[in-house]
Amino acid sequence: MDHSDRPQGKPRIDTMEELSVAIGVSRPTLSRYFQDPTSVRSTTSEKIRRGLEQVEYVPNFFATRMNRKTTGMIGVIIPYLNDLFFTRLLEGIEMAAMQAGVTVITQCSHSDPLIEARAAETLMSMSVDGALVAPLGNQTDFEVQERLNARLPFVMVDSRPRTMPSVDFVGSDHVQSTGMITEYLCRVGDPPIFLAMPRVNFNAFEREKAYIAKMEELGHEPQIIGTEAVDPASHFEAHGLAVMDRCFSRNQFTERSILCANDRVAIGALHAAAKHGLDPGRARRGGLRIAGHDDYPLCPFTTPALTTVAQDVEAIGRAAVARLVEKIRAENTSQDQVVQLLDGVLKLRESA
Amino acid sequence: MDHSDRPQGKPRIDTMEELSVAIGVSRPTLSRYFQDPTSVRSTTSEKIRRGLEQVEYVPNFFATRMNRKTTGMIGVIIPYLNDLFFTRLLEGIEMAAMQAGVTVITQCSHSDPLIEARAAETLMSMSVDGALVAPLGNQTDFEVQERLNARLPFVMVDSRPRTMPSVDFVGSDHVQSTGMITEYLCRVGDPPIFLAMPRVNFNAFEREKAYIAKMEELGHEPQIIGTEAVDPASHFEAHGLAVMDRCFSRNQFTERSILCANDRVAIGALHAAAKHGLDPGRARRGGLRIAGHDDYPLCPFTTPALTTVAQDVEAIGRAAVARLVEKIRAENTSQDQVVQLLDGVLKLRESA
DNA sequence: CCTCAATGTTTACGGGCGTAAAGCGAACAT
DNA sequence: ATGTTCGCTTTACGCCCGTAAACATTGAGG
Repeated sequence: MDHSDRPQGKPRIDTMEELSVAIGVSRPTLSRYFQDPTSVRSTTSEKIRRGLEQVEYVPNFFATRMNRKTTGMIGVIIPYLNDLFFTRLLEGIEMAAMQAGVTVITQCSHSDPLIEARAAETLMSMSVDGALVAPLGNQTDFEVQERLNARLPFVMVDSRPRTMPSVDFVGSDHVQSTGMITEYLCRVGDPPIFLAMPRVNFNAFEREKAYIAKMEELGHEPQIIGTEAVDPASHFEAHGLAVMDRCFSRNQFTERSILCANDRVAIGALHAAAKHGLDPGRARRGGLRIAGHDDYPLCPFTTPALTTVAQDVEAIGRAAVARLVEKIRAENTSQDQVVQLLDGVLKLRESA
Repeated sequence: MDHSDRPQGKPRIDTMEELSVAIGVSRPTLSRYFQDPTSVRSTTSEKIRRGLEQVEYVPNFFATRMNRKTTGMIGVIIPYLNDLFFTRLLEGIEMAAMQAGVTVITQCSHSDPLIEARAAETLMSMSVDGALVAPLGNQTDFEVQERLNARLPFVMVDSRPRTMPSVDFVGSDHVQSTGMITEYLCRVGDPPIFLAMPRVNFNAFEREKAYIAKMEELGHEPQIIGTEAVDPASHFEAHGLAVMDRCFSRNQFTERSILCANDRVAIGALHAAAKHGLDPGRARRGGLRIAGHDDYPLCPFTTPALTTVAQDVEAIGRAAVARLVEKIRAENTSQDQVVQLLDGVLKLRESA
């Protein structure tokens, strides 16, 4: 339980200076070894390697990065953690970053603009080489994001604010993805109504717009429900449940197709259906059908399994990291804005 | 798109030296102001505050922390992100840390012992003031964790390795929680069989043991299935689905109580039941019942809603941070080992 | 044997800031 | 007026390491 050096452990060495006398090479040589072991002669490199095995030394991260132009870190800001979409995004980012050899510093906004702003400050003070930001949505403090963008290589992810139209962006092509599932639903059955999510971010609007556009293109009347939150504090699932519970109670929409703005809303809708003894499914023409968007990891396991359109979240993460690293490498050769919109893929399961 | 200073923005100042001439106070005074604004006279403090509004300056985190004893950061290592249990834990930790005024550096192992070990190294090199570790499980490299524990204030969370029995720990009391739901199931219907999860961590064993103990205490024969993974690469839900699908196909256990090692496994089991036309529920005496463990956020929305036992994850996070901060403050006044096991709460819903 | 690289060592500086010590001015009481 | 206190400035050093320059050493090739 004590933090002093234990007798049985290797001797702890705190600075490179001490390490250099312990191993018997000069400190500058050690410094070069740590940055690139092949930059010293192989015999020396071997000597250092053996020496390191005899002691416990870990270089001081802060001191090493202070004199370098680059810190080898990128910052990531995500709006919340309790959503498997963002955790998958984060996984994609971390994996890609690891391969690119950069360290990720993650900051979570916890749905709070102030925390988000503070996170941006933290990233700047840590002199990260670049930043990846999935913004909160309407609540985001865009001044702060603009400062980040002006100060260092910057890429927005997932949700694109209309107030920053010229920023680099990687996300889903909602016109394609929402359009595709809308078309599918129209083709196989009733033209769907759209169960919106609370308008917390810009994707909410994008998907609504994409739904309306596709419906009009196909000559159907769009119909949107659930734009205002029943309980603003509630989560997506609770929102879907509350809205559909109210509808089903009035015997509304019990034989319609319902396209949900995302899978979490759809999971709530599924529960509402079950509660009212309804059994949504694509097998049954003319009956209730429920579809989602995102391919939330739990979709295959809901009852019935949820038909949805998959975003390739990990590809989004990879693309975002790739673009960011490119900007970092390019220093000031800032080429034009890059916007990458990835296509979705239809996942036909049981619910629609 | 360019990272040079924009004309419309505030003038960017990079060092405290420049800042001191811009504002008109000495650098040491600024330094003291940043550490504690009340440590300078109020008129000076006001002058600095006004000055800071005119420029864009963000202190260099690395330089700031380099010759302080404390960095004000704690490190957190979690095994994976794609599990809402851990994201809730992380939220609890981050919230508590924020209140305590410390910055959290999160590292994710991504189910890989090597990444976990590297994460520990990273934390040490960043000289965090303390570390909170939720270990991978059997695969964890305990030598590394022991070094962390020896080097700085250290608390294990969620899953306690038997190879480190003397370490501080905060987690759930599985004897209590699993015992409680076992007892409930016995009281209201059939003595349950236990659907285990792949033995990835120590909680898997703990819950199995707790189940067996309670069953024997009540004079029932314990029965455990699913200890070996059908497909080792599959997730919990897929595991639960695969195991129960096989059972139900053979008409096994279709009228039994099934206690699942965690909710994600239970969600898979629910899906298997639905697939076989079974309708688990507590209302129906003698029929199939399925219960879980953890109170995964989606439990209220499954079909049927999942009966489970809630871990107070956020309380675990808070307690862990509290203990860690206490250890950090106490420096070397290392008192005895502290083990905190929090009670679970029964969540009766529809499935059992 | 000498020459020339290649690789090490020594020495020195600097990064941005914490921090201590000494000195200086202004505000008070005496 | 003098002394005292407070709060600031000036000056200086150090944190740990990156990095450059000058010099010393080694081994290979002629």
